[in-house]
Amino acid sequence: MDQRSTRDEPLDPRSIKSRTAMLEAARSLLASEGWDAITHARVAETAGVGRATAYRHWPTVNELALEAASIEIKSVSTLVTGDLRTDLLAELRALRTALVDRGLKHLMVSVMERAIHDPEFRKIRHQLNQRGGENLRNLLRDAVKRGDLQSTIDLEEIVSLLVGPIIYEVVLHDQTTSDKRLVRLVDFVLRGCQPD
Amino acid sequence: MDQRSTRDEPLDPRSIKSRTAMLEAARSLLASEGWDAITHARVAETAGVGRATAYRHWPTVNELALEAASIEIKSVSTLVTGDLRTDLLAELRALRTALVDRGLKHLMVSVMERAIHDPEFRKIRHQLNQRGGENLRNLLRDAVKRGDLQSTIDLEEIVSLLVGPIIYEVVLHDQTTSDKRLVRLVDFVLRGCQPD
DNA sequence: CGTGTTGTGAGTCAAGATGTCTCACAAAGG
DNA sequence: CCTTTGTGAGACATCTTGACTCACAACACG
Repeated sequence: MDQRSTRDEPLDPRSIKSRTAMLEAARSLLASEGWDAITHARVAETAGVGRATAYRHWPTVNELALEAASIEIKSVSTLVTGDLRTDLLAELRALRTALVDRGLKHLMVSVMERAIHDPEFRKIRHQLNQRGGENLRNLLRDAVKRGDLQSTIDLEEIVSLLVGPIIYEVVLHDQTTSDKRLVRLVDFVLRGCQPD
Repeated sequence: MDQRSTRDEPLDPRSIKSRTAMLEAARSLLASEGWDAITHARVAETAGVGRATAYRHWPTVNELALEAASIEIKSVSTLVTGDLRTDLLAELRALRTALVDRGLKHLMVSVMERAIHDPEFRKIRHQLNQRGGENLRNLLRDAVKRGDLQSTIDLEEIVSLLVGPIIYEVVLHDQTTSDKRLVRLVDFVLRGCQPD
């Protein structure tokens, strides 16, 4: 999204090296132990750099935490067949995989918690929402254009109907949301969108 | 759920007084500033008690945090009319109100975050889920008995379809989920449950 | 009402965490 | 080659954490 060259310019290879090492360490710590593990000392130790170096790059822990949580989530572009049901299903599968298999669930919940009290983290949460539902929104918009979907229904609400239950089951119930469940979910929503 | 008299017996009024004062302080701090504010020092200071007293009641911060998060959520029993649509709507309104107006949203997200790494908090999360969806499950079960709802559909999935989107919108998008939206949600789900 | 018990507040204390600073050094770039 | 710059190691003052003591007042009980 943003190239890290507008404000600070860490063109020195040494700076880049220690910086990336610390960020990687911070993300690992965040995923495995949560926010409490994000301290200058722990991160520096884990990254194998000096403690003072961590302070140089991020004067406060919050700045460090913020940057550690700012992960560029690559929206795995599932191949679009044109059949809405198939494409939605593929997209939801990708979402589930990202949440469960990769640590996105942990990250999301962590960011959610910080977002309650920190406006900066609200921005990150917003980006996660935006990126996470991007493909889904595109699919639905194209389907409306094609006429496969009623245009009277707000797309954001359909996204909510599809994503909401998955988030709910994965995050609040530690369920994996089986493949059959995903199929039922998609069919249910598509059925509800059908004109009578 | 459990009467706090099985293990420890703080029958001394002084003990009860300082204990409740600290728990109230801890909950207030948790809601307003998050987990970082939950320390023996801050809680004791806020409650107006000595720092050592906090250590006496809860040797570790985690025990304190755990008890502070263990709120007995009173499921506001909405009056049941017998009409499924009306009753579901009332129930979802109550859920939304609890999440948004009262601090349940904050508490829930805080507990979710801790639950990732702490099994004790997973129990609390489970209780929140259980209690939060209790009325809803009862409504659906009765509707199936009455024949107002197809019995082939898993009730837990319907709960997920109803609650998921609300959680998603409230927690991840800071939306309030308008009343119209709730109506559309209920109608959508009921429509999807109709036999063809 | 008196008396022993018990939780408390204030304070002390050691150990550890936190943030700042200095300095020798080596990698970077001219 | 030589200056600049980020680094690691360490010193340092300060704050936090958890354990401890002790005088005191509220409590339970006779």
